[in-house]
Amino acid sequence: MFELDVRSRKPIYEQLTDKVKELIMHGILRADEQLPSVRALSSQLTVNPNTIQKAYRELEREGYIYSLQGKGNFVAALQQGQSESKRAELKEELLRLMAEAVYLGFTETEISSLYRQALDMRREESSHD
Amino acid sequence: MFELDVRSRKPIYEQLTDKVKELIMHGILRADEQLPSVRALSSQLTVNPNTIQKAYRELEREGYIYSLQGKGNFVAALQQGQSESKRAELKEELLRLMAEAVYLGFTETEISSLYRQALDMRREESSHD
Amino acid sequence: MFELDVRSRKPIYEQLTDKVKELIMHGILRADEQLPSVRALSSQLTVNPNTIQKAYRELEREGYIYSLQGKGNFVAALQQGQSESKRAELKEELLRLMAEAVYLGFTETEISSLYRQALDMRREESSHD
Amino acid sequence: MFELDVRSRKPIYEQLTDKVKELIMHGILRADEQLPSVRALSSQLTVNPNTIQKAYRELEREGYIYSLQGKGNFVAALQQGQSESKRAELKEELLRLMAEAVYLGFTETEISSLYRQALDMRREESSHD
DNA sequence: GTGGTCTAGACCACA
DNA sequence: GTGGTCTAGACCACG
Repeated sequence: MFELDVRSRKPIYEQLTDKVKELIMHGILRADEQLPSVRALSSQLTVNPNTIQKAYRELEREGYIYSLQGKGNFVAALQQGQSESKRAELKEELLRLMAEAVYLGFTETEISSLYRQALDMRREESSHD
Repeated sequence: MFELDVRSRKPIYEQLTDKVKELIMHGILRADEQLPSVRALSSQLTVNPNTIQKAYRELEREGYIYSLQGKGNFVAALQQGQSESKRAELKEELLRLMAEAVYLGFTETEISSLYRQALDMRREESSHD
Repeated sequence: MFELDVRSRKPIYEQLTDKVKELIMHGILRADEQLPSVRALSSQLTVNPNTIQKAYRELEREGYIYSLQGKGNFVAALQQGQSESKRAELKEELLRLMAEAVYLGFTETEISSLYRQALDMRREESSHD
Repeated sequence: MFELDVRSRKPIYEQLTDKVKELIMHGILRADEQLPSVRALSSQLTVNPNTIQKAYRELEREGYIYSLQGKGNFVAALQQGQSESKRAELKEELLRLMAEAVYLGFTETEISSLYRQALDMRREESSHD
C-alpha cells in the first residue's frame, strides 16, 4: 500500500504524509477508517518508528487524521474552513504550474484532458468498496 | 525583481532558481539576456556570493542558463530534447495536483480559467519590450 | 585510498570525483557499499568538508553514488540508459586519443595490450573479496 | 578551420591549443607551415587578441610551434625527446580510459576498430595535398 | 551520528 | 570586470 523511495531527496516522513493525503483524496482511505499502527508500519516498511510517528503527528497537525489515545490513528473528515484555505493554496500552486505548462506549449485541451483523467481515477477507486 | 523569504523552509538558492525559471517561463527574461552578476545580485539581496553561485550553477546544469568565461551568465534558449523530458515531468506533477483539485471540488471550468490566466500573464509580460 | 595533489591545476573536488569513479570502475568499490562520511574524509585528507560535499553531490548528479538521509553516501549500481550515453561519450574521447596515438606511432598491438592490461587490473581487484 | 564553442567550460585559449595540436597530429598542418596571425585569427573568431596570444605562447612552450620575430608563428617539427615523454603521457591517459572502457563493456574488437578508424582518418587527411 | 545549507572572506583563472 | 574554487566555521534537518 505504501511505497517508499529511500533514495529520494524527499524526506521519508514527507513521502509518507504525501502518500496518506493522496489516498484520502482519492477516496481510498475513508473518514474514520483506522490507519496502520506505528509499529506495524515501521516493521512493514523497515523504517524507523520515530519517522512514522513524525509523519502521523504532521498529518494530525494538518487536520488529515486524528489520534485516539491507545486506540490508534484515524482518517478525519474534511472540514469546512480547512477546505477553503487548502483550495486557495492549491489554486496558487496550480497557477504556477500552468505558467510552466504554457511555456512548454501545453494546450487548453491537454490540460482539460488531464483534469478528466484525474476525475476518472477518483471515480474508479471510490467504487472499490 | 527578486524577492526572497529568508524564513522559508525552502533553501535560498532554490528560491532563486525557481524565481529565475519563472521569469524565463513568463518571457520576462529573454534568450541570451544577461543575468545580474554573482556579486551584484549578492550585494543587492544581501546574500552570500556562494549562494548565488550555487543557484546559477544549478540553473546551468538544468539548461536554463549558460555561463561565458569572464563575461557573465546568460539565459539559454529552450532546447528540443530537454523540452520533451520537462513536459513529461510537468504532466505527472499536474496530474497529481489535478487529483487534489478534484478532491477539493474544483470544476473543469475553474481549471480552464486558471490556464487562460497563465496564458494572459505571459502575453502581457512578453509585450513589455 | 585517496591521494590528492593539492598543487595540481585540477580542482580538489574533481580529483575526488575522478578517483571515486575510478575505484567504482575498477570494481574496488562495490554497489551499495558505503563511502567514507563527509566529515571522516574531510579530516583524513585535511580538506574542507564543503569540498568533499561538493564532490559527493557531483557524483550523485552523475549517478555514481546515492545519498541516504542521515545515513551516508553509497555506491550506485550502473544503470542502463546512463550506460548508453556514457559509452557514446567515451567512444568520442577514445577516438580523439587514438588519433594522438597514431601520430605518436603507437601500433594496434600496443593499443590492444593496453586494453588487456586494464582488463587484468579489473579482474585482480574484483577478486579481493 | 577553427571552430570554438564559447559556451564550453573549457577555456577558449585551451580549445585553441587543442585544435592546433589536433591539426598538427592529423597532418593537416605541416612542419614550418605558417599559422594565421594573432590579429587575423582574433577578428575571424571574434575573440580577444590576448586570448589568441596566450594560446600561441602556450603552444610554443609545449614545443608545437615556434615564433619568428616580426614574421609570425610556424609549426615545429616533432622532436625526439619530446616524442618520448608525450608517448608516456598518452599511454597513461589511454590506460585510464581503457579501464572505463572495460567497465562499460567495450570489447577488444571495438577498441581495435577505433584505432583503425583513427588510422584511416589520418591517411585521408594527409593525402589532401 | 549523517548530509545539506549558509556566511564571511580569500585567491585564482579568464577575457 | 567576470565566474570558479577553497577554507573556516556555524546551524539545521533527518533518522
